[in-house]
Amino acid sequence: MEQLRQTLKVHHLRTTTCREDVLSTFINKKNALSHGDLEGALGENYDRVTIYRTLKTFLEKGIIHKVLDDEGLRYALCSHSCSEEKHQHDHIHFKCNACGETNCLENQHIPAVQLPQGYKPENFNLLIQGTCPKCNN
Amino acid sequence: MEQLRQTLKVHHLRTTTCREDVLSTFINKKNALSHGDLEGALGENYDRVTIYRTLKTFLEKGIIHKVLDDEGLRYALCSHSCSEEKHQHDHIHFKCNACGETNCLENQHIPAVQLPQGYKPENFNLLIQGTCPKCNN
DNA sequence: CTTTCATTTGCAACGGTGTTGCAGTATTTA
DNA sequence: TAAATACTGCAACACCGTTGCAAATGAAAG
Ligand SMILES: [Mn+2]
Ligand SMILES: [Mn+2]
Ligand SMILES: [Zn+2]
Ligand SMILES: [Zn+2]
Repeated sequence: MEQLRQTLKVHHLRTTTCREDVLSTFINKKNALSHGDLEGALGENYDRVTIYRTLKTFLEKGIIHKVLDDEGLRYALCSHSCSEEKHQHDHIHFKCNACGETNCLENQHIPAVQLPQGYKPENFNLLIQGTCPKCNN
Repeated sequence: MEQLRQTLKVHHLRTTTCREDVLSTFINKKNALSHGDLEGALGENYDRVTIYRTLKTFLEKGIIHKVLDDEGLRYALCSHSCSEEKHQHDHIHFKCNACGETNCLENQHIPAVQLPQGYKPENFNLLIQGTCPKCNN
């Protein structure tokens, strides 16, 4: 709780209940969340637009990162300290086709790839879909 | 032109001008296209909904595949013969931050990755963002 | 060539997504 | 405690993606 405020302070953001609640939702649920998920969890308390703007701000500040999806964007916490300037990730995202959850596999790095002449890669995003350990018996 | 009809026939789809036009748009422009791109190109001639349904049908039949993006889904031709049953791709997609184009790098395969116990991967989607050869001087 | 039947299309309508402008409210700082 | 600044809620808007249904079209058969 005090931790949350600290995180906001570090990123030069004012402490507001919406930001605290969005941040703690990300921490509690550990999987990637869509705007709709957050609206479902917090929509009684905050306006739709405020949640959007909170996500946008968190993105800019390097508190969360986008997670690609074949049916709508999601977001997840940046575990390592990203900042406004440097927003770098190289871990794999896994989406379970059974339970629908998408998770960061922080320890699984995207392998290096060889690109043809002239391509300057800057950012990598690997989504693997399949069945997660919970759903795979 | 006769080629197009052949493709539709192979997939047991009736020949309609909308399907021909959507298909030839994919063939002419070689990059990945969003629904909006197609509406821009063909919207005078066909209803929005018809274009959506054409994309959906082409997806199901294995004529096109989804290309993930951080700001809206795109679609691209399946170069190898995908079918309704088997829809497999393992090539890399590259999005240029300068010109905005996204392209299939058909010859660049996604490297194998090691996943923790219990994960059963089925589908891989790697998007690399950066600068493409055209924009990189 | 015409008829028939299944498929495809256009239109209307709806709910979700993502953004902006602006007035009012809350937080910070001093 | 007051002033300056940042944040929120509301209204409004432009896309996105889907569905139901009646009309139009294409394929196949007579
Ligand atoms: Mn992640
Ligand atoms: Mn592709
Ligand atoms: Zn699962
Ligand atoms: Zn480019």
